[in-house]
Amino acid sequence: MLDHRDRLDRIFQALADGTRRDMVERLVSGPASVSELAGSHSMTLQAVMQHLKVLEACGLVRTEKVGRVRTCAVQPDGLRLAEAWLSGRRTGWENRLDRLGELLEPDS
Amino acid sequence: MLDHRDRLDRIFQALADGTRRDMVERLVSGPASVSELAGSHSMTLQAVMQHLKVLEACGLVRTEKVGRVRTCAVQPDGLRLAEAWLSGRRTGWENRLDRLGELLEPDS
DNA sequence: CCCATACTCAAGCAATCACTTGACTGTTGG
DNA sequence: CCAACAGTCAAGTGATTGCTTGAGTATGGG
Repeated sequence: MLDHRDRLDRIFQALADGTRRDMVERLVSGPASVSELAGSHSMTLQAVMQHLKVLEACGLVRTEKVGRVRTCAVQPDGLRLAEAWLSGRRTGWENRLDRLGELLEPDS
Repeated sequence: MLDHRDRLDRIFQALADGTRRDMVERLVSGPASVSELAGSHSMTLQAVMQHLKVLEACGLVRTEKVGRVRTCAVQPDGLRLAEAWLSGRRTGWENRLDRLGELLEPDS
């Protein structure tokens, strides 16, 4: 199974590519087929499929094939997971700054 | 210079590695030297330095050398940038769900 | 002055990445 | 039925990653 750490690895890795970010950007505004996703990018359909596979493997996107068309949609919990990690670090940082502030100005 | 898109690429790429996430995790609780950062990880100092270089290149971490010790600290705007992208997508998704909800239940 | 400390530079290596080309499979409108 | 359409499998390639080993270069306490 995919533990939390490994999942974060894959999610951030997936988001580290502009093409893939474009794809999730497109998908937040509604589902799309593979060809639709490929349309906006100047690369082969196969390349787009490979990006899609990365997005699906880390759970950022869910896809389902009906007939001959595969429909893709965002699965938002992946985004939330990454966001949670970041906001956790940020608040850690802010708390530390607060403690420093109290040290410098103990009468607050 | 590093445009916004490229910066995001690098930041997410940097965060896509557990070792590097551990390093920023350590650094949010306060500055540390390279050796201190290396201490907790079972890899060579050189490897840690290379991770540090990645973190510095994307602006997640700032370092400064005084005497023979290089001190590292988090630079929080990088974290904020990544968090902003994620929350932007998430709210995009949520707004879409809201619109769908209104369609299904127009009297709300 | 000298040796341990704290990095730093460079090269090399196996694995992974982001593509490509080419050949194929299943689906569907006419 | 059959052609165009939507997607898939496989293999190859050049670049990048995450390490390693080995050999430096400053600094600074005693």
